[in-house]
Amino acid sequence: MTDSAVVWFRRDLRIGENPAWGNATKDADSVLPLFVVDPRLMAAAGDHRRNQLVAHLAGLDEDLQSEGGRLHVAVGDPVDVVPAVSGSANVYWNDDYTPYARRRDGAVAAKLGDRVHRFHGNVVHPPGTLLTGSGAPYKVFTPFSKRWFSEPVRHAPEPGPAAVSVDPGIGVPDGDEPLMAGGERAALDRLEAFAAVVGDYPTTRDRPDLDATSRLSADLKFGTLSPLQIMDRIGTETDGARAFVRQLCWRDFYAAVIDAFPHTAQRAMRPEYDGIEWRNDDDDFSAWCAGRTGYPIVDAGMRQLAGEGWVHNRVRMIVASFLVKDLLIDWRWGERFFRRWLVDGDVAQNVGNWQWVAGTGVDAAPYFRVFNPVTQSKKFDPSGEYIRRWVPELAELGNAHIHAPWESGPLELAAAGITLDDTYPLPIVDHAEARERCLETYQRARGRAGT
DNA sequence: TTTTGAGTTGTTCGA
DNA sequence: GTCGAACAACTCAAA
Repeated sequence: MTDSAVVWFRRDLRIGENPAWGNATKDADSVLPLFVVDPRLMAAAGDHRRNQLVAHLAGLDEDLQSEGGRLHVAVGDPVDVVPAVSGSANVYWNDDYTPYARRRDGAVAAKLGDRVHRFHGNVVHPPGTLLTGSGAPYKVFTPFSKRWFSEPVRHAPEPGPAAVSVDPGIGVPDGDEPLMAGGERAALDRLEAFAAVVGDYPTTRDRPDLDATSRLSADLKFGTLSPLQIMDRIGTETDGARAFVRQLCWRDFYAAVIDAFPHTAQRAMRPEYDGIEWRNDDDDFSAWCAGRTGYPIVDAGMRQLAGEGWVHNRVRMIVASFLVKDLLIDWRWGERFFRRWLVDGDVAQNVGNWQWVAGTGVDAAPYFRVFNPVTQSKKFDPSGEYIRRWVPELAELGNAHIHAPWESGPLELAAAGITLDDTYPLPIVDHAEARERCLETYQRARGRAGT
């Protein structure tokens, strides 16, 4: 026990229930907590995520100070920085499973040799541990979930007595106000708040006008909470708890899928769907990005993305279906845009869910399932409150008209102070026509693959 | 090896 | 207004 260790924090910015931290502080006499600002990842992150990251780093640094140490922050390519900073120390980290992370970690591990100690701290059941009877990775969610719920879990050990280094490196960079308060304790507060209302989750989860979801996606992205901590707190006793924990299972499913099928980060799971003749119209894409499609629920969602970096899950599906199916724009364009701007932007989850909506992925939605943005809006934002919050120019329209302003009469529009095609856009596509166009396009791709 | 049952989140149409 | 069927066959996972 004269060893020193480095814990390389990446997306596990917490001390509690952290296998790399728990093991390093048990094994070694002294521990250097390291975070490497990777310019490649920072270049792909929008302001929302960058600010959230900085806030979480500051929170972690604060928690380490109460342990008598500091978070050592360095900048550069981790493949160079981690071996340089660690010297001859052992290096501990929790794995990530995207193609980029695996390449990077493989290169670092190759340089460090047997000084590397890798753990799994960001999923409940690590990729590769749940396999079908024939030893293959699952491609269907339901049988995966049955295994997932029945399999015992492994917790991280409690932290040991190692001394924590006080060298802060360059220190935590400055950032603007984050969407969520930074650090592990703030995340635990969010978990407590959600635990109090999880019983309502099955009935309220689809309502973007209510604040009924956990809002823990960014904590899972950055690891200020581990999924095990969440599962332990929420439990699986009630219907609401099970419905929510099932979402953690989806998260593990998509982590396992991108680990087993890394090509899905770039291409469709099913090769025939790489042959879809996307329209990829730049003007349509710009209108979608800017929240000016003329469909209020779509525009509200895209403006929430720009404003907060977070969007309600139901609305993510609606805007994604609209981009891919109504506008026939390549799901990768949407995936890239989401990944940049989402505070919880996570390659495995983002790719998995975009491929689900596009019908191109593992266990995806059938291609002929095309969300109707007006029907969805009426069903899940019944009073139009969510739309009014994010599309204020429509705020004066009544419930009967706010979901489809172009169907309103001139009197209602005038009374609400709206001039279509001026103060608010006309729909950039007719949904019924777009739906037909989508079905034909997908059928052509399938037909070509079959012959 | 073959068979069998099952498959996140919808929409539209016609009776 | 309500309800069931069609959408389209296909792949997966387990028995």
